[in-house]
Amino acid sequence: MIRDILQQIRNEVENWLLSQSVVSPDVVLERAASPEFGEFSINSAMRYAKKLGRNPLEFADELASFLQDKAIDGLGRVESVKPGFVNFYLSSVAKRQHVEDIIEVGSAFGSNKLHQGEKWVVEHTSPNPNKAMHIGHLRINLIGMGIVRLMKASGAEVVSDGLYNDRGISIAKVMYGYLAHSKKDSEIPTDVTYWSKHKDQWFTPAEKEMKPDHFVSECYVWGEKDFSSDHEIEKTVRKMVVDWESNHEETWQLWKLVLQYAYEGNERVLRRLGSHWDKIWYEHEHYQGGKQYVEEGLNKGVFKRLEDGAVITKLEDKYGLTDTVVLKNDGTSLYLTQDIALTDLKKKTYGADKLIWVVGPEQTLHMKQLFSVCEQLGIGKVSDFTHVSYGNVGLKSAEGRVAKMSSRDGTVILADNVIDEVKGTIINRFLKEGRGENSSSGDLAEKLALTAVKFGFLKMDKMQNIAFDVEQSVDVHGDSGLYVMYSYVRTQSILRKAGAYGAGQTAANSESGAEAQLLRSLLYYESVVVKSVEELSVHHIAQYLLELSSEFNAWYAKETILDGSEAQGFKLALVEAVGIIIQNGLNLLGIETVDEM
RNA sequence: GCCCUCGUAGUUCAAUGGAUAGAACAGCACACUCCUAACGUGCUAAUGUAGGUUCGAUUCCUACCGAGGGCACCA
Repeated sequence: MIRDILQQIRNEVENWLLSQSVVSPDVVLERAASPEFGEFSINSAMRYAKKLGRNPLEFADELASFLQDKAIDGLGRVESVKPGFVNFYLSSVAKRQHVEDIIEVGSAFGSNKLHQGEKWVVEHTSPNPNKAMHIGHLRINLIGMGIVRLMKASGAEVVSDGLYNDRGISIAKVMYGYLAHSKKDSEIPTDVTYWSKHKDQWFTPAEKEMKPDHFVSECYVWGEKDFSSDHEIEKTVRKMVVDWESNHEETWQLWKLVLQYAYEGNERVLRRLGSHWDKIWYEHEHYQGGKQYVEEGLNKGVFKRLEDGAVITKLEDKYGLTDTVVLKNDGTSLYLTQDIALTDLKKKTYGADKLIWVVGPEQTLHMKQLFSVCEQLGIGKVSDFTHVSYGNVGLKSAEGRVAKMSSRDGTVILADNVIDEVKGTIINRFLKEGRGENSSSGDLAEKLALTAVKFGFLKMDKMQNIAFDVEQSVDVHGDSGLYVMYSYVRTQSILRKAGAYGAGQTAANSESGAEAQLLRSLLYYESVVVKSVEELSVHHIAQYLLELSSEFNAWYAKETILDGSEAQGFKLALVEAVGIIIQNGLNLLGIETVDEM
């Protein structure tokens, strides 16, 4: 296996560096910049020559001949070159063997053991139950699920969890908006008690032919508007929160109803995306639990009570963060207070080694504070906790500026709608090609739309702010998931046509040309996955798949694969290997392959 | 004021401190009797500014400019 050959090279280089009295050498074996520099290269000579007072190129020469003499199986040529790189060329036997390895390992190819035996809890998405999921939530969800899949692919046991902030003023606004604006007759009183006895006098989402989460969003917008424009209504809404806290029966009924709509809607979108939570936390179940941790902190002496009754913690000296309040002066808890309770709950429930939060950049400070406080309380170490942040999703306007989405201006783009639009263009294409509209083409269009949308978000670095362009999102050409999928479909189509084949002995053009390029690209998939795991970002995989597809298509254009020649067997094996890697890569992105399109 | 993230072709995005900064879209020029043209080939075009560290900087450091976010009782 390529992996083993590389590991052997690393070991030998390390030994050699040690023998040259380099202290704890760090051997970086990287992909060579271009085929003229071989397949892999090492920069150790340049890194360490100066410290030893050596000439880098001579140092590299010695390293190269040392390795050449080791005659590592599978390693063809080793050469040292200009500034001091040592370049490696694998033997053609090894490269051909790699194709067969890929086929043999199949769907498991690319997975590794980097986090074998570890237990991770990954919290992500956590949509507000007062709003339908928009493209910002979509991005978090895709990033979060990407991390879940990466960790699983590297051997960890992963719990994917989400949190519903299901109490407080925003939910009360939804409740009020519903009561005041979803009644079938405007004469009906806006009153919880009346509602509880005459529920059928209010519209359901189905009666208004709305998706339930969109319905809830609408109620929220109404509630928010009334709340901020009318003091009486503001009081009523605030009272709803108080009533809810004192377990007022009718208020709870209303609360449950609007949340049920919200959850139904959100979960429909998540199902559509193929996303999944193993565990959902509901704020109302643990929000009061935080106070006991505050007591504990006071007893331990890590928290301090101020004169007005608020409790603070000092984070400046030890953590370099701004000090913060952990309990309000009226004795009620803050978001931070609840998060402490939830973090401990997560650690205890799952015995988690590591916890990840995929949460927006605006919460960076809050997250750091939470981690520090948890350490102060002995819940866990700061190093056990990771906040995965990401860039915002803005909208690109016609003038080329990037604007924030705003529900007030009606510029929020919902996740559902984007997928539907892309699906629409795909269906139009089917119709134009005379493929007709039936259930199987609808199903295919759905899968392809998801491919395009998911890939579009996942191909970028997660920290990059996105300027979302509606027109471009619908464009299914170029650097897109559909390009990759099309390449996959080509591989399957060829294999179908070929039927059973034997790989044969001939490797036709493995030293130069398009076939060599393709063969070379196949060598890097495993290390791309490793890099993705290390950086918790699947975008490297997406970028790699674009490159692999491009090389496959270039080869395909030049070469007739089913030419009946001696080389056909190996070419088919190559096609199969490319198909396997595309499929495995897309699966890590959460994209299901199709066999025809 | 302080802290964090970001700044790459006209546009949208790539590039573990490495070799000639890669794609795609748009534009221009090709290519279709052949395994799916949702494809392929070629051309034009970019590292915000000024310093520093380094054999070597888009990447690290400093200052400035620009965009976004945050800074104790909001979530």
